[in-house]
Amino acid sequence: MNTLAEENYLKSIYHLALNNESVSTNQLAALLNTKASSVTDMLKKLAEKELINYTPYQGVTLTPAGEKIAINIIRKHRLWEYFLVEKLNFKWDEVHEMAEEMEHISSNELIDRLDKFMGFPKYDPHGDPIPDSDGKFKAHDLKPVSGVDINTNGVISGVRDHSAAFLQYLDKQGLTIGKKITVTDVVEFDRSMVLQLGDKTIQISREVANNLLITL
Amino acid sequence: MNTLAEENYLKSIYHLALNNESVSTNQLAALLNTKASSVTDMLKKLAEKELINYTPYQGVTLTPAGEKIAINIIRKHRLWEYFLVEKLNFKWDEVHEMAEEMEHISSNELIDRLDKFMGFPKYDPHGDPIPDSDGKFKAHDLKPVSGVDINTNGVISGVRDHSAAFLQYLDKQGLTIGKKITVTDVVEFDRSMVLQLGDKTIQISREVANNLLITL
DNA sequence: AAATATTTTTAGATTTGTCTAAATTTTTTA
DNA sequence: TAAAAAATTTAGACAAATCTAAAAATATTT
Repeated sequence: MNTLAEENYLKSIYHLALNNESVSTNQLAALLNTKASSVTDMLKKLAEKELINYTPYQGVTLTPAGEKIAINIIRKHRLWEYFLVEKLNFKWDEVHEMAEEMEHISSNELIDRLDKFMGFPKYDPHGDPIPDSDGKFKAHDLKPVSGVDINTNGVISGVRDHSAAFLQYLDKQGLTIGKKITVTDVVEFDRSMVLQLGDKTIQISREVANNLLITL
Repeated sequence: MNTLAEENYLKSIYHLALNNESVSTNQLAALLNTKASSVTDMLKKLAEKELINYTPYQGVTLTPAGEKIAINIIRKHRLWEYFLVEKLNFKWDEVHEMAEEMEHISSNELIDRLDKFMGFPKYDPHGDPIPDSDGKFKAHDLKPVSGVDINTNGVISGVRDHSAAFLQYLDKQGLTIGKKITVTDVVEFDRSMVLQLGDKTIQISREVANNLLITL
């Protein structure tokens, strides 16, 4: 089908296109830990295969065919992450690297059966939505904690930063997916935020609040 | 660690060394679907890494380091096959290709947890022994059906041919792992063999009998 | 809007794993 | 045991994916 490198480029373009509209060569180079010149070469190849729309100097977007492949890889990644956490008892900060390898196992029959085996989960361990076998999915309506008013209640439902360091910090504070919180105060000096979590009061930096997502 | 190609060479050398003593360039080329000249190139590389003992024109053997890697790959392959059959309900003739990809997932922690999740199985769906995390395993004491006398009882415990065609044939005849059989007769004309399987009488060719393995 | 800075592409080289064709070594056969 | 056959290695080439350095295009600044 497609090579491992091609799959990783498509996936990266998909992720970057969620923020921006069109994706630049340098953005891809940064995310893929490679050089801009290498990216240009690969973009030509993917354009040749009609998986991306590429005009030199103008950035890229995915074609429908390219997006379909990207979403399928993300489906595999998130289902394997769910498997690793729910069945093999890994923690949410331990599974990303493994899933990066597992997402390239080619069989769709395998991934569909894995999906069924786990009861068709809708969200992965980080709260990200898992596309179904047709590529359809619905994200939670998420807001960063930093974006809500005092006295707002919410349920922790996702993270913006997926780094192990951030996830471990959240774990230590008890700020895990599904927990109910209330924003009780904002410190004027540095805009850090005070949360009520059950009977515990927790103070988090603005930086953390920006990266912690809740549903209302 | 090692590349995918390197891992496949080590695994192939291990499998071929079970029959012969030392493994030839052409044997490897045939098993790996490549050319003898490509094999020579790779053997130089593996010898450089001290994973094989290689003397030009004299064939190869694995060093202890190379054997350790080979057995670990086989452990992964067989555990994933077990998972696919026991948890995802694939049939024993459907899992080989998928496991060929999955055996290269690098994390040993993952495979150890998978092993535990499944209750530390000792044999894969084809009856082949699964090495433990130290690389230790014990094969069944297997005999081909063609190698036993009339009126011998045995339990089907393995296959020599792992092809989908052969496994599907066995399935259709009800000749699956764990079934008890008795050899009741040998046809003089073509040395095909007559088996009793529960209340069914089955006749199998000498070829099939050579590839069907039982414990006594 | 000209000068400067940034981004992106091109040109040419490198590594990995493969190939074909030719040369060499080993094995078999007569 | 010399000739023929088979197996193996060497030499040189190629595709994929990457790199560095230089050139070209775009964006920013004054």
